[in-house]
Amino acid sequence: MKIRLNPSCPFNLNATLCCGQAFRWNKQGEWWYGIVRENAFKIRQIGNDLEFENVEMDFVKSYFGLYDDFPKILLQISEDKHIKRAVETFKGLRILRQDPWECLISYICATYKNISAIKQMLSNLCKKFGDRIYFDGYDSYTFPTPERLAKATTEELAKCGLGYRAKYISKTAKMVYENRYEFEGLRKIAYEKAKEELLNFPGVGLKVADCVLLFSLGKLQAFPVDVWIKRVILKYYASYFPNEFIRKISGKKLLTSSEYKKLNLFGQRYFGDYAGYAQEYLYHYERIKR
DNA sequence: CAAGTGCCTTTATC
DNA sequence: AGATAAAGGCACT
Repeated sequence: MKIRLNPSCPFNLNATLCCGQAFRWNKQGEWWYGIVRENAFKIRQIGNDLEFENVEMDFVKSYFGLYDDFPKILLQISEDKHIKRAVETFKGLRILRQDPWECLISYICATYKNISAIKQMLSNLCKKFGDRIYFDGYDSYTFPTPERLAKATTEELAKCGLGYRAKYISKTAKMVYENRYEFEGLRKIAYEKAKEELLNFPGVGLKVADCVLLFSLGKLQAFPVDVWIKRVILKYYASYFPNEFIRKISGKKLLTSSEYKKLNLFGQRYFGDYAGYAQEYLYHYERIKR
């Protein structure tokens, strides 16, 4: 199947899958292979044509953020030359709508890790606890269900390279499994409320909650602040904060929760309702240009 | 090549 | 409130 993209509403598949928001996509030749819930499929972009196999058109549009009003989003976030430069470089990068369960576990794993290590951990986890699916000449694995992870021992989880995160994954999986937790409910409630609820899961702090809200629940105002975004703010946006505050967070590696909230709120106020989009462009640009 | 640093942080403790 | 330490292990320099 094929979607003919409207040139006035750009989409960039490579940037979308390379920017570090999702960790389980593999490129083979010009096709990207992915698996979402129980479904393995492939997709490629040739100019303005988006081709895919083994997946519904509506799912593709939803998963890749093609229902977002992209021109409006770009207009709203383009506040200055820094963000404009990032947008120009990766124009068409979209915020995905990942599966919330997979996204939650992925970002608990992602704390204090680099992207290649995160990919490795999640690949191990899926190989060990997911189901193998053969599609188009390749084996891929489903993301383990809450039940599978809830029933795994912490030691088994740790063997996947999760380290001290294993106990958080185990506890969170048990909470989700035992309460038959439904993430869909979070879509309907406001950003702040949904964030509060996510913070109840072990291993989920402000940053992880923001990532899950942005990358799986469509809360596009979420503005996750990690070390890269902190660097971006120190470099380009320091003038929007008191000198004393900038000096303080420059001197140390970790942000306290109140410091996180200040940077987070700045992002949301400065970039507006689609701050999450701005975050991902700035994040990707800052990482790539090194 | 060894050793050090950094990694899309959270939690526990004081 | 805010500072500090601890918690895998791997990739990169």
